[in-house]
Order: sequence, then C-alpha cells, then structure tokens
Amino acid sequence: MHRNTGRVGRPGYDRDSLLEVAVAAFNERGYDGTGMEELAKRLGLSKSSIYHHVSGKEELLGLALGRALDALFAVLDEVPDATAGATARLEHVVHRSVEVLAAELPYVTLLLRVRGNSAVERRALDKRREFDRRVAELVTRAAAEGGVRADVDPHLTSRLLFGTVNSLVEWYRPDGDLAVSALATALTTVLFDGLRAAPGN
Amino acid sequence: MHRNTGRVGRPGYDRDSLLEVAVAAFNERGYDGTGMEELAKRLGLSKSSIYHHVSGKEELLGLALGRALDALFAVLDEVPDATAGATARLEHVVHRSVEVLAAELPYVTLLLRVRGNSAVERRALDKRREFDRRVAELVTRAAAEGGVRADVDPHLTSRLLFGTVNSLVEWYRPDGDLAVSALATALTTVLFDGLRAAPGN
DNA sequence: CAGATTACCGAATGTTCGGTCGGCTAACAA
DNA sequence: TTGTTAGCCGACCGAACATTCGGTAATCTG
Repeated sequence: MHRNTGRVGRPGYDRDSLLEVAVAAFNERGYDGTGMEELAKRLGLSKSSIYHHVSGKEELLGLALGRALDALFAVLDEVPDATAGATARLEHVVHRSVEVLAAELPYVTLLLRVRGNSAVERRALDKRREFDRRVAELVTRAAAEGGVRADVDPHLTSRLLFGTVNSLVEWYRPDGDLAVSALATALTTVLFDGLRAAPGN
Repeated sequence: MHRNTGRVGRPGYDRDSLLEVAVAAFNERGYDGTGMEELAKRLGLSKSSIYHHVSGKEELLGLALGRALDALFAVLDEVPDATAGATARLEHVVHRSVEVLAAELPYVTLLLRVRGNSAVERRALDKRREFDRRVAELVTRAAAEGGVRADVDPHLTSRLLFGTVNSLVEWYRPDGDLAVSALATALTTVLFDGLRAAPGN
C-alpha cells in the first residue's frame, strides 16, 4: 500500500496508488460491474474516503484512460531515424506498441474495453480512432514503398496488425517466463514473415 | 420485429428474436451497463413483459453465450479430410472460425467480453479455455510436422493466431464491402505467409 | 359464441448504486 | 502545546436496479 510519506498532514493513499487498485478491479469485474463498495474493500478504506482523493468513479476511469492514451501516442511521435523508410517505421511502431502495452498493461486493457457509455469513454474512443488512422497511413506508405504485400488492402492490414497487438491484453502477464522483448520480437516476426516455416530457417 | 405467427394464443415475440435485440444492446452498452428498462424500450415492451419470455437478465446472457460456444466447437469437430496433416487442419480451423465469427458475430462478440462475474460467465470462460487448449494442441502437432515455424513457441503461436481472429469482432461488420470469404482468405494468408511482400508475388 | 392460451402491462418490491455530509483523527510545523 | 493540514469514517440520500404480481388484452380452437 503506497503512502504519501514526506508530505504534511496525516499519511495515506496518493492518487496513483489508489488508481492502480481501482484499475485492477475494473479489469477483473468490468467498469460497470465494479461498485465503489468493492473498491473501498480492496483499498481497506470506507467508500466515502475515496471521494477525498477523486471526484468520483468516472474520474478514476478518465485518469486511467488518459494514462494509456498518452503512452500509446508517445510511440507514434518517436522518430527513430529520419532517413528510415515507412516499413522500418511501421515495424518500430509495432515493436514499441507491444512494449508500451506490457508496461502499462492494466491501463491499456481498460482502454481497449471502453464502449462509449459516457462522455469520458467517447473521448477515449475518438482518440483511439485517431491512433488507428495514423497507423493506417503508415501501412499505406509501407505498401506503396513495396515493403508490405500489396495483395491485401492496407486498411485491412492495419486492422489485423493492431488486432493482434491489442489481443495481447487478453492473456499476456509480464511476470511470467515470457519477457517483453521476446514477445515483441516473436510477434513482429510472425506478423511480417508469417507463421509458415521460412525456407531460410 | 419477428413474431410467432402460426401458433395458438396472442402473437408476440419468440425467444430468438428477443435474444437478438438483447444481445445487440449488451454489445453496445456492455452487459452490466444495460438495464432491463433499456431492453424493454428497444423491444417496444414493458420491463415486466420480458419476464414472460425468459427467467431474467442472466438467462439472456446464458442463451447468447451458449449459442456462440456451440458454433465455435462445431468447427473443431469438423473433420475435412482424415488424411490431412495437422497444418492443413489448422488452416481449416482458422478459416472456418473466421466464418463462424462473422455468422454469429453478436453472440461471439459477447462471449469474448465475458469477465467471469457470475456462474454463467465462469462456465463460458471454462469452455473458452477448453477451445484454446484444443487449438494449441493442433498448433503443436503442426509444428512437429514442420508446417509451422519452430522458432516460436507453439503456445504463443496459438495465442497470436486466435488473438488475431478474435480481434475481428472489434471492427468487422458483414454488411460492408468486405465479404466474409475474402476476409478469411486475407487473414489466413497474412498469418501463414506474412505481411512482407512475398518474393513469389 | 365460449374457453383456452399466450402476450402483455402498471404498480410496487427490496436492493444496490454512486455520491454527500458533518465530524473525528493522525501527523506535521511553530 | 496549539493550530493547521490532510485522511478518514458512519450515517444517510435519491435514483436506478432486477424482479414480482394481479390483472388485462389479443388471438386461436372448437
């Protein structure tokens, strides 16, 4: 239980550690399926104390979604090499997205399950669509460049690509035997070079 | 509004058409986020009338999940060719799973979002795990046969495979320009032969 | 037509929900 | 020790929740 030691007044939860517990609960039972009572129990607090730290349930959701979106968009803005082609850039984005997804797993998981039931959720969905659009552009340029097969529609390619990456939240746990770097490499390899045993291997 | 014409008594909804409307609502707002009032409004019925057709909200969920699971397990039991190798069988399962997913899209979508909050949900999760296990076996045999690359763990391969297939529910709509058969072919091609422009193409 | 059958409804049930409020308590600085 | 700040709690609230129940309405069979 992280505490805000080193500050004035009575020590207790800070927003980040409170958020961590809340997001874990949201992911296990679903946002709508998690009551404030359940959060309070996990925190070892009373329901009313939660409102001392955040304005309400929806703010918890907003904080979590914002954190996930910030991490993902940061990947798009990384420019590894100005001279690199679109294909190399695409591979980089996929590889790094896997790493970010693993590093911010609970927050990204929550983001990917948002359905648009409130203003906060709809804003997050809009941001996600913007992310998808920018990746689709990159795929289109990679296809034009000849680095990605042209017999499959770039938009479809982009959806399959990030469908695979996003599906990681359904099973990947960073504390297992599979390291993040190994996962990212395996995923990039399978997606770009195919499942079939390569002739060169 | 489908009706049970041709039966005795006052005509009205049958269970299937009621289920169809309910599942659509569950997918749009989430199961927990959908109230019986919302269902009643979409059905053009009063809340209480719903209980004439089903025992409650949870039975609706159970019916939907059962339908999705039945359709998916039927694919595993299809034996296209007794002499076919594991690799061909695997490709068949992937291809047909895409078709089933498209045909039963709302029901499979709901299944893939279940979190285990009730006995009904937990039973569905158990069934899903059994499905995953059987696919993983198939991948393992395909790898032993040399039809699938051996430098990636078969269990990981299996997860990436069905992660990609399952991610279709997030965006695919059968009424668009993309036909189911084209989707299944494109997905199988990308996964097995890779995104990169093949030398032979 | 009568009687059976099925579908539906309004009103009310107890429960759980997210959220509020006033007051109490622990730790710091002075 | 005293004042200040921050953290916490029990009791409570109105609204929404899934569900029940007694009764009504529409349709078919004979």
